[in-house]
Amino acid sequence: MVQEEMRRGPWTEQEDLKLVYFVNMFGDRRWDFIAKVSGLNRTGKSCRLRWVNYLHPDLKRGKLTSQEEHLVMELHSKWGNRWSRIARKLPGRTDNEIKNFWRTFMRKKKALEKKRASPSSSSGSLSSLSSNNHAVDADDSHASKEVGEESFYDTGGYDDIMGLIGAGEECSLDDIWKDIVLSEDNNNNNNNNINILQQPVYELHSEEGSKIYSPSSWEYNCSHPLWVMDDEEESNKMLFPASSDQYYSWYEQGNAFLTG
DNA sequence: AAAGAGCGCAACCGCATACTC
DNA sequence: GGAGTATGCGGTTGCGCTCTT
Repeated sequence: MVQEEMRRGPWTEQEDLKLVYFVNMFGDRRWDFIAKVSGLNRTGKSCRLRWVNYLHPDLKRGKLTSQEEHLVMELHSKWGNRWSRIARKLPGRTDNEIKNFWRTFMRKKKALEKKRASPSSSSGSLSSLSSNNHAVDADDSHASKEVGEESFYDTGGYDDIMGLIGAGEECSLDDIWKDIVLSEDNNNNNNNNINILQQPVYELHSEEGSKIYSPSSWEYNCSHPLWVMDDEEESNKMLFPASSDQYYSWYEQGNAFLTG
């Protein structure tokens, strides 16, 4: 039997709308079913991913806040690359988003360290970090990797941060962060970074129920409206995008599938 | 102004685990 | 309890936008 080729690549607005419609209709569980019934010609997996990472109404938009970034680093030092677990502690953020943030963070950290490592450079907390035999991009298990042969596995962050925190080193998580922020400040005098240097107070509850910490001034609101956008018009388009005719035809489509 | 490099992000892949029959 | 299927997770890739030279 010749199986029709599944659509791949970026989602169109129409596909998004359709998916949202059918998820609202059938719930966000039976992805293969939704994929079929919607006629999206995508795999259930792809539908789920799109929903979870982009269309879910509780998702926050935009960059991670400084509090969230601190939290990610703290949790990563505790749990390593358990992205979904970390994401659960950051309402409205996805594992994918956090993964991407961490990758970017490590990339910057590495670049900074490289810069510092050059003969002309002098002091800095990151240099002390590497001089402590905790190379950022080549922890013990990946030490054979060439510099520049970057792998996402080579986060190094876990060992470094754990080691430093555990050993009560002078170089704290904040120092690393400050280093990066300051270096960015040097490049572009961006005032947005000012608050990043202010350490938030956290108070959080772990999955096991024990208290870890969480941001005291957490701004997240679970009743956040769907797709908060700068552009109100754009937002409305997403909320009420299709004509009622369009919805009706999807409704028919779903019904037809169910009734055969 | 154009080309190349770097970066951010969305999406895919493969494997592991959970669920259903 | 085992097989088949669905879902979840972590790692990786590719594309488009922005920045730099």
